[in-house]
Amino acid sequence: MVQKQINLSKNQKIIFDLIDKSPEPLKAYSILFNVQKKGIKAPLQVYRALDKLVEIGKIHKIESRNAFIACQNSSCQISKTTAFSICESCEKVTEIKDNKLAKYLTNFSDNTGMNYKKYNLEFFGLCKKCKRK
Amino acid sequence: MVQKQINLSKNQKIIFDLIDKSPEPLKAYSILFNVQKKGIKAPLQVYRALDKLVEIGKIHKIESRNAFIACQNSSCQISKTTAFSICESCEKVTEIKDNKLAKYLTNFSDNTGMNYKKYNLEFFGLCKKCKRK
DNA sequence: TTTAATATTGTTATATTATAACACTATGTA
DNA sequence: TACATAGTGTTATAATATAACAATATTAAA
Repeated sequence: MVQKQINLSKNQKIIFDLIDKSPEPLKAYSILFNVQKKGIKAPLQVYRALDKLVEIGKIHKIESRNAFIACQNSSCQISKTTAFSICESCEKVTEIKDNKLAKYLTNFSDNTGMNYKKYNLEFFGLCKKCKRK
Repeated sequence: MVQKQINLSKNQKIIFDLIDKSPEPLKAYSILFNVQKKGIKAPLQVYRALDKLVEIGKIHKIESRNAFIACQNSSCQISKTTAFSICESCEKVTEIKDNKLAKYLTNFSDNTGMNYKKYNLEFFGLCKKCKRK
């Protein structure tokens, strides 16, 4: 499979690196705070980079949390089908990579016979650690 | 199955009725605008009613749109498992009621063996009308 | 390699979405 | 009644996100 090589711009790289290193999803203004020393001063600079990174599949937005996480699947591919596990106690978020699930959802057709190339699934529960408590 | 009868409060009823009559998801501030003539003047009054209505399952939040839609499934039950079809062109949103899908997702267990009683799934595509154009 | 198109940046201002904190009132239940 | 719980009204403010404009950098085509 041929993959288009994507060169990140300066701001995109700074912001991607930060998100990629983070063990937890990051919010836009927390990103802004963290990159100010690198010269990124305004929210729009952050949001523009985030938009692009989402578009090319390097990061995903966790919609229920308004936060961003690096793609755990195959970081260079555009991914329009996403699934996450979210712990409602510690807020840990993990991307779910499950071919069967992906296949099921990609092949799903609703009662109008329509199917979908794009979806976002967010599972909620307690992670192992939090369950023990 | 015994269902707890839930009496909506004044504000909750006003806001639920508005959402229930709407053919499309409504945003909080659009709701606020629409109920000001009924005496609801502040965002917080709207958000509190929305929170409660979501909690008791009368409405759902479409996370990717920050908008609210009346439950189409069984309007009195608490529903923690939701699936929607969203048209990326006209923004029409439909709740998906599909027992097989619900069963599949409720029974889904990830690679850590964890499963989930709660999820939100948003499918994206073009509705029939928009596909024709 | 110049040109033209496209993408990215920087900046200020502002729009949109959501919650904190406090005082008070209504409702349901023991 | 009286007590707990839920809901209301209000002001202020926090958090999330985009509009609009001018300038610069990068890419791809002529």
